[in-house]
Amino acid sequence: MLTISRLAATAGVTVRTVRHYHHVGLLPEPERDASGYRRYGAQAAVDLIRIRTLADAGVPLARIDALLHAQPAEFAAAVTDIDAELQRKIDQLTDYRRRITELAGGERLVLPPEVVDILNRMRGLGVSEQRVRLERDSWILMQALDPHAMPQRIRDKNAGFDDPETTRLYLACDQSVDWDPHDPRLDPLIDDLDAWEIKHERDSSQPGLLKLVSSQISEASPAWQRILDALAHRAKQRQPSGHDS
Amino acid sequence: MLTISRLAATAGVTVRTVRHYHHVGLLPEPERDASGYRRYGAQAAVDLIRIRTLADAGVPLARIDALLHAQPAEFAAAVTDIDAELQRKIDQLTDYRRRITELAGGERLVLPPEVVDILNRMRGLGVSEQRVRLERDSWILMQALDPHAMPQRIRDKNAGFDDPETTRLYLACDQSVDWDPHDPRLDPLIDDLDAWEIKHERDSSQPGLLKLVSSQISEASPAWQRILDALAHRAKQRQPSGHDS
DNA sequence: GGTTGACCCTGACCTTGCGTCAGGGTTGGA
DNA sequence: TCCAACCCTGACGCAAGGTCAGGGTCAACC
Repeated sequence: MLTISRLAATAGVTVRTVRHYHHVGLLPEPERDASGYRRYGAQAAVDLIRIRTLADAGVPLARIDALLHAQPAEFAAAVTDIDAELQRKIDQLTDYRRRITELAGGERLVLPPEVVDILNRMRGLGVSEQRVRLERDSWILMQALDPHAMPQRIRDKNAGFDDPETTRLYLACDQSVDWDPHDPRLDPLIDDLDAWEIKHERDSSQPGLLKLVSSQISEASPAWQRILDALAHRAKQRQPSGHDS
Repeated sequence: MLTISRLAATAGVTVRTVRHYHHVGLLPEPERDASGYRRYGAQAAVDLIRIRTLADAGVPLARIDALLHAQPAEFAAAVTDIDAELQRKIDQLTDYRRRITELAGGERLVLPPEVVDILNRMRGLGVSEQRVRLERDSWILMQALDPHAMPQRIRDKNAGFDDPETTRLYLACDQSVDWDPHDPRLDPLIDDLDAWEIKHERDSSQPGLLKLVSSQISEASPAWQRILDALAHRAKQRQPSGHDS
């Protein structure tokens, strides 16, 4: 007859595991010898290895208990289930492997590929990494707050980069990030941006969102703060009848 | 800015999970608004998705914390590690799948294939399933108690089944399992077995183990109990000089 | 016959990664 | 004004064992 540690070794588990199975009623308690030690027969080894085979496959102990007392037909059905579940897990792990290798480049995980393309386009135009990160963050917030509007925004943004004047202004803004708010170079830039806004004023689509993104931007740079303030002031002067909500 | 539930939805986790990550210090606590609600920026979404990417791949949260603050070089090394670990898990799951499908036939999991062959050879000879199970149990106990001796035993057993007389006796014993201990057919069988033992007495290799297996057998059948007693008695009569240990 | 080291026993708390109340406050739309 | 749908903290629960603590046994060796 077997001691508990020999039984455990036979099945490749710890002694504690065997006792745990007794505790939860999965493996019946065997006879004890004169000094209270558990003594196991061969059937216990068979049972234990069957239990481990199922447990290793991820079947919860509670379900194993039921399975071992099931009819062959149900058992076979359950085994088919378990097998399918294993295959699903394998597929998932394979997917995790793919994603893990993408961890180095952060945004690929978070954003749809079209947006990643836009960010790379910006990098290609010479936009600073700091600005690209701000842009990335805006996209993330937009996606979280209004995923529905993403395709339109993607089209708009690409259209902007297809237009040389828009692109020029974009790059000029980018360069101004570290300027002093009183830098004289800001004045012509503000003029150009104001003109651009008048020209494109049709698409002031989501003022709430725009404010959100703006707050991000102004936090990052006093010069940009001044640009935004100046533009807001000029826009207000153009439409003095409006009341603010 | 994002509320906790929007952040959670963006990363595909529950609100509770986000709070848990705050609790363990994995994700920094963000600013609160006037009513004490947490308010998140885009960086939190990036961080959370990076965390989930690692966590989904099975990296413990404690290790993720260290990884996120690691240098790119160590990070890359760790990612390679994790990837290898994932591959290992995939292989293991594949193996579990194979084993699961073998659960129907019990002994294949527990015993080496040579022994399974022997058991099948017995079934082929017409040995009862009850006797096959006893034999199987003996093999399991032998393997647990003295795995070293298995190859020799396997050879011996196969040699036995290569000998027609041994095989005949084996089958005769098998048939006698349900007989009454006083059945007259037992007497010639005992004679034959005694003769066989004299002829093969060289290989009384492991008396301890033999006794163990015998106890299994005699528990199962009074007729076999009588056979064993009779054989022991005759063996003793042949060697009256021996003292019992 | 005493000591040593490897076993065995029970009982109880620790771990991971959250789920799930309980008991309350906030917000926004009808 | 009310309701649903949020948000907050705090605390206990779960699987599947790990890991002491505190003790008894067994076998071998000196």
